[in-house]
Amino acid sequence: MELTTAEENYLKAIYHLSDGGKKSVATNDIAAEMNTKPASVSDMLRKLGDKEVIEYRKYYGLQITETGKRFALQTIRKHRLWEVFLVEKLNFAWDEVHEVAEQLEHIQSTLLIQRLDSYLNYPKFDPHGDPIPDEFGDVRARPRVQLNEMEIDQTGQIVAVKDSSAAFLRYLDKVGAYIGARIKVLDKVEFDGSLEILVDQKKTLFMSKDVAGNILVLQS
Amino acid sequence: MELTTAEENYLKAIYHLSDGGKKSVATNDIAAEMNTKPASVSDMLRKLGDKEVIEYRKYYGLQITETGKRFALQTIRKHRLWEVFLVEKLNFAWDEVHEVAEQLEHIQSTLLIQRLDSYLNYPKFDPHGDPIPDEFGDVRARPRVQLNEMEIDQTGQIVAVKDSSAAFLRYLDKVGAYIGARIKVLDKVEFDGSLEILVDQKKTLFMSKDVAGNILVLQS
DNA sequence: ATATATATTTAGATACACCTAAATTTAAAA
DNA sequence: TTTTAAATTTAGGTGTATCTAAATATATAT
Ligand SMILES: [Mn+2]
Ligand SMILES: [Mn+2]
Ligand SMILES: [Mn+2]
Ligand SMILES: [Mn+2]
Repeated sequence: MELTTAEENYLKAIYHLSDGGKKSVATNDIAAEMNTKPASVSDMLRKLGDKEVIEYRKYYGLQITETGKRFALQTIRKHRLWEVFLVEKLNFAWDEVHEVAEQLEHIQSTLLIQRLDSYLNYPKFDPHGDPIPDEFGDVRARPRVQLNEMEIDQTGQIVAVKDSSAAFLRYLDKVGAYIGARIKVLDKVEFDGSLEILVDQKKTLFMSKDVAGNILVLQS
Repeated sequence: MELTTAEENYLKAIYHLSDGGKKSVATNDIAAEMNTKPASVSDMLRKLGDKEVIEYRKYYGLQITETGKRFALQTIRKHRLWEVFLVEKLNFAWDEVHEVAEQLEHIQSTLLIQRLDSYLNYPKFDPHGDPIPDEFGDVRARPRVQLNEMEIDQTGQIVAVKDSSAAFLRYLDKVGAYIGARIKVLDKVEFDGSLEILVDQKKTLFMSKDVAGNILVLQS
């Protein structure tokens, strides 16, 4: 069975909103995520239901099916592999890749993806630290915590960002936070939850709770 | 102004059929080239006329405009750059690239094409020997003749193929003809126009007039 | 438990890209 | 110069993906 570009995009959004199929998803949330109207989402849900990639009960959200998960993971795999390609080979900055990958992920050719994967040396994570599913849809997830939830004196390594918007990524570039950086929580302000962080044992950095909430850390 | 994927494909076909804008093009020929019906072509011609990428007079063919040429050459540039990428970097065979490039050529990102061009070291020709227009749409055309039109004892170098179908390219692979090969016409059969060719001073090769007509040679 | 608010779906349109069948126009032949 | 044939366009229709406005169902509050 073949999915259209629009169907692939919806399914990917549903996969993310449902936390990998764990939660049920609401029409309005999909509309918000996809920048469309709820009426358009209803239409699409019926179609996705007919194709059995979701289980759809009118008025009561939906669940992504196993088939649906496979399709979603396939698209996510392609998206992230292309992001690696753009950064590693074409010198894109990590805040410039998303839009283009959003298009490239829909190119249909299994050979292309196999070759791309091999050419990139089978990367396990994309430029934002997100894991790349293998060709069978298996994802090796790392245990990661939001930086704002860490306690004073705890240490770890930045492994991913939750928000991949250009604005956020450029902010991180500016202050010198990057994937792979070793960090330590020096202080936490009770009042607003903002933090003081030591980066790579040399640089201190202040950030709001909001920013810290979008930085994911592998604790050590 | 933006063109849709379908519009880009039509415009590219029109550019090729019109020999780069020199000849006027017929509806039926476009339909044949695009594997659609003449009625669908008429629809599209009206749209392309409205967008002023062609000059369309009902019942009397059409001419591609200067704007149209620029768009067509841009798509052709992208197609050929991607073909180079697939062959040079992802080890595709030259008969495997067309379908994928047909999709990749529609990805919209000027940065992507600039970077790809630079990454590939500004190639001047694609894997089939066709010239790659530069970012301004300028094409450096080489003077080339069809192999079947060469005379006995004339020499040259294979620089391109006219037919890029997988069947033809695999046939060339099998007999050992390739872009860059130095050739000499050893004999021509009056009766059917078939030829005997010396390849790289060591291998002789018999081919029909039909095959030779699809091989383009830079004479020396 | 009834009324109100919110979420969701349906109805009815539009734009795109295609199709078949019928009408029309131009080109070719008698 | 009619007639016939071929090329082309128009009419009417389908499927996809969107929209706004209206209807309906579920959830929340009084
Ligand atoms: Mn996408
Ligand atoms: Mn990413
Ligand atoms: Mn194409
Ligand atoms: Mn080519």
